Formats: sequence, C-alpha cells, structure tokens
Amino acid sequence: MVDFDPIAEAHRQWSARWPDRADHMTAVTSVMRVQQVLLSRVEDALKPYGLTFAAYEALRLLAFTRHDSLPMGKMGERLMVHPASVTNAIRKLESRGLVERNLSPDDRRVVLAAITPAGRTLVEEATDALHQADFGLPGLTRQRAAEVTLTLRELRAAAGDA
Amino acid sequence: MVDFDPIAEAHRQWSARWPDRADHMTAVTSVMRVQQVLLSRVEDALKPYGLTFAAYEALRLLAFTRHDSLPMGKMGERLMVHPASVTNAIRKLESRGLVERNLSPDDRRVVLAAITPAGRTLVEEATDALHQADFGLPGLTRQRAAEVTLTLRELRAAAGDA
DNA sequence: GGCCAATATTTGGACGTTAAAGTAACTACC
DNA sequence: GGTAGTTACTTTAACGTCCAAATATTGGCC
Repeated sequence: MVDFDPIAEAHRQWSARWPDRADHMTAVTSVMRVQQVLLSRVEDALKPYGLTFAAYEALRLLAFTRHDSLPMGKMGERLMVHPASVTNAIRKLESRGLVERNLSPDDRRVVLAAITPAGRTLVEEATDALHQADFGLPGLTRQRAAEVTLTLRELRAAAGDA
Repeated sequence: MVDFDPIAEAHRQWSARWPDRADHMTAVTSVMRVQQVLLSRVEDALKPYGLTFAAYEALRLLAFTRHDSLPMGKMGERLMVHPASVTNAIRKLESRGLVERNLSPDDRRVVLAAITPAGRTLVEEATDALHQADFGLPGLTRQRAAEVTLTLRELRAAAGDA
C-alpha cells in the first residue's frame, strides 16, 4: 500500500477546475497506470526466459497455430500491433533460433513465421511461469478477472475499438 | 463493431488448454489493448498542439502547481514515471519554450521545471481539445467512468500498486 | 501480353519507458 | 574540517510502438 496515490491526487486537481470532466480523465489515467504496472509484473516473470511480453505473445500465438506458422500480416492482426512491430519481434526471435522465417510458396510477398522446437519448449516454460505469477494479478479471483474483462470491453467499445 | 475480436479469440485458445487461467490472461490482454487504443485517441486529439500525452501530462502538472514549478524528482513521482522520462519530456518542452529549467536556490542538485506563459496558453488549449474528445471515451457516462476507475484501482491493488 | 493499382513486408525515424552508470552537491560523523 | 554515504538529475543503451516511405509481388483490366 502507498500513502499517497497520484491518481487520486490528479482527480482532486481536475475536480476543482472541471468537475464534469474529471471522471473521464481519471479513468484514462487509471488505464495507463494499470497497464504500466501489469506490464512490469509480467515482464518480471518472463525475464528468466529472456522474453519480453511482446516476444512472448508472438511465440505463444505461433504455438497455438495449427501448422505452427503464420503470415506476418496475420500475426499483426491477431496481436493487434503494427506490421513493423511484428517484423521487429520476429527478427529477434529468429536470431535466437526460436522462430524461422520462410517465404510462402503460394505468394512470395508473404513471409511465414514458424516456431521451432526450441521456441516451443521455451514458450511452454514461460507460460508456466506466467501462470504461477497469475499474470501479475495474484489475489484476483477468476470471476473478478472475467468481470474486469467485460468492463474493459465496454471501454474498448467506447473508445471505438471492437 | 468488428466482426472478429482478437481478444475473444485468444481467450478461446487459452480456455481450451488452461480453463482456469484464461480469465486472468484475458484481463491482462484487455488492459494492454485498452491502453493502446486510448493512448491513440488521446494523442490524436493532442496532435494539433504538437504534444504527446507524456508531454501534455508534464505541462498540465506544472500548470496545476501553486508556483508554476516543480522539482524534476517530484514530477516523476506525480506522473509515476522514471526520472529519465521526466528529463526526456522536459528537455523537449524546454526546447519549444514551453518550460524553463532552473537550479533550485536551496539545493543546487535540484532542477526546478517551470511552465512559461506560452506553455500555459498551449496547455489550456490542449485541455479544451481533450475535453471535447471526452478523453477518447465519447459515449461513456460520467458515472460509468467513475466506476471504471474503481475497478481499475482494484486491479492496481491486485498488481501490487497503490 | 502489358501496365497500373493493391497487397505484404521491411526499413528508417521519432517517441516513450526503464535500468544502470556517471556526475554533482548535500549531509553526517569522526 | 575532511572523508564517506546519500540524494538529484542526466546520460547511455535496450526495447516496444507507430508512421511514412521504399521494395517486391500479385492481380485486374484494357
């Protein structure tokens, strides 16, 4: 616990000037902070495996895939990131031998990223670590986690996403 | 609405393998996504003023301050970011004449960042723009925004923050 | 068949964040 | 008073994200 919460303090400041706007501002600030803290927790758990969360997500996605490979573009869609971010993530994974890149035989514009056996082994270990860390949210019940997801889906909708 | 939600799809994948872990994973993923979308919306609104959200927050904080200035370290605490991030943000604002840096007369280790008249003018304009954009959350009621903040405070607590 | 538009990926640049190391200045204590 | 330790800030380096521009390949259409 902290004796001073900057978010609450900011809300106080806004309320004094724009009482009818403070709640939206604080909601946004809260999202930013939760993301920051959660990312930090998750990356702590992944550090022993030399993976960032972005790298982990890419690897995890490939491991889920039926044929262990996916076009770069599809990965960007699933991970909801810019194509350049996928290139960046896959390049590092490839240099560690966790992923391979091959041109698609059907369309040579397409690059297929495929997880290697080493990549599969690592991602399973890393997944165990994340499970043990409860994804940075120890103490949160399953049910509450599901409710949070619903609330955030509403927020995504309000922001024009999904 | 989108015809395919990557977060829901990911939840499906996790549920098939780790039914009792999927909810936490999805909650985390949702936070990351909401942050990404919200940041994008907010920065769209700030773009006409040449401000990023980080720069805006620094400027806004200084404008709230009694004497229009704050030590760099205090800014880092309030904004909940690393000292290096404050240095980075203030350097850019200073180069645009929106902020000044002065050594504290009391303690010459301390750098006081102070908002300039130009900075104050700009931050008020930018604040209006954010208000008009409802901080990227049009359609969300005040009440709902406040509820979201409470939920996120619970999440921060679960993650070990605040 | 041949040219133009659309699609897929990469490259380079700008920004934000953190961790770790370095510099300067203040404080405590013998 | 002089040395040791702490504190404040900056610098450097690594990573992630996005945008805009460049490259390559495919597909449509006259």
